[in-house]
Amino acid sequence: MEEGTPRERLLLAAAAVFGEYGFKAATIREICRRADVGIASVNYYFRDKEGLYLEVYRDLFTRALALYPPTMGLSKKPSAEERLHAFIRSFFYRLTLIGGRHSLLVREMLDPSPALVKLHTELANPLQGLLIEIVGDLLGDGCTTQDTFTCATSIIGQCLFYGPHTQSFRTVLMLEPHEEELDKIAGCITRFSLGGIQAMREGSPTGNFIPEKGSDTDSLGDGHEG
Amino acid sequence: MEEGTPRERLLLAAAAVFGEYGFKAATIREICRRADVGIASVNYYFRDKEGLYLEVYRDLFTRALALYPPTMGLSKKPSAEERLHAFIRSFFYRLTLIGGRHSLLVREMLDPSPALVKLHTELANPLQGLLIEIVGDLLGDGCTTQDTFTCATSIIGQCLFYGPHTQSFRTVLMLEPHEEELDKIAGCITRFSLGGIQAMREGSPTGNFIPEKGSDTDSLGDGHEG
DNA sequence: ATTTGTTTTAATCAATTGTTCAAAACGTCT
DNA sequence: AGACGTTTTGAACAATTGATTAAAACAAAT
Repeated sequence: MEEGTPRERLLLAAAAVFGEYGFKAATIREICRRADVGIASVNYYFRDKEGLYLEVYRDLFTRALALYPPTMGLSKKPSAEERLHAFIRSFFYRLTLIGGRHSLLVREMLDPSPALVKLHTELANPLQGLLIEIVGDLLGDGCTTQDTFTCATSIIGQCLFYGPHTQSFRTVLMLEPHEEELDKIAGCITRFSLGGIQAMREGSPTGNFIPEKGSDTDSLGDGHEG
Repeated sequence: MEEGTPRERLLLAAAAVFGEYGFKAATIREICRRADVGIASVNYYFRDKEGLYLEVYRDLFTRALALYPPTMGLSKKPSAEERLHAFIRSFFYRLTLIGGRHSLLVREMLDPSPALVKLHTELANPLQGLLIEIVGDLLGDGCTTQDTFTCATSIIGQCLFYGPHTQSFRTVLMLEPHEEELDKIAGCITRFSLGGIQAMREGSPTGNFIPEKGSDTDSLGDGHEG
């Protein structure tokens, strides 16, 4: 941890320490020790601990978005199914590969601080809009905005909490998931979601995000993505 | 928070505070304030903060197990499929309904402390043995113990991290999941797992817990549970 | 009522926390 | 070299933490 400007080193070290200990339990002294800077640097660059935290979050978010944009591996004239797959896959990559062993994002989901909820909403708004658009295309015209939001929420939920899944797999089984494993999971989520959308299109107006047990609507077709 | 013995009130308040703030960020002053007892009571009943933490965990674990045993809603001569369903459903109930808004179990998964890992292993050992037995019955005789453990791990993983899923659903959407919703999710996991076991029985010896994308082995049969 | 043992508390201690501040180190001009 | 603005630091401060201790409150038995 000796490369880059002090500011960059602070952001890097803070991402690691915040991810490991959480916001409250992480200490400025530990962060500054890892970044090899004086304690007062946090105040100079980021005003206080929360300022550093917010900037770390924004930094991780934007870097992850630049690395894995929602158009990841997408052709020029992609179908709605392909766009959904790319959205899920890129989202999944961002969630699992960024943030070190313990993801800052995942941790923040468990006890979000008000200031960060505001920042996250602001950052994630364009992404949510994109997903709403994709789901709307898949659902067709004869559906309510409520259905659209339900589907979108279900998709985001799946991605979000397959993240901690693999995270703890790493911890418990000491297993580092490779890209191909992430792709497999992303594929599963995509198929599942396409089936869910299909069911929502045909099915009852309940808005449940888990398909019925006895029904056959969850046997997802294979030829959707052509 | 004024009923029961001081010890019981402490356990109850501590479960809430630990669940909300995590071990490090939670303060014994806040716990004692909520339990309406003096600060020194923690030392008297549980020696120190970690002793209280361990006892809270043991208390929640055993109470949840008594409320939702792995034989939940099981007939006298259940099939292996039914036993798996009951195991998953009870496990899922324990994970989601115990622990207040923020589950202590879930939080502990993200950064486990050494002492609690030991306690949890000790408590969960019988459950793991039961699951291994069920999965062994479903896989049949011609399979390795490695396959058995892979399947069991996959099942536990699914249950564990559908938990945080619904947890954050509660937080984000301010939605309290009803029992029927939990049952739906548990049913999905059961079907998914039965299909995974079936695939593991027939398929390649890779041990991957996510089925291939292009294959048809994941179209789960409907008549398994008879 | 007095004694005895347990339960419960408020006051206190040492350690650690985030934050602040004045000074030192640094680079860049004249 | 000297002056000036920026960067960076270690020391100090007030607040909070977990833990300890001695005493108070309580219950039960003689």
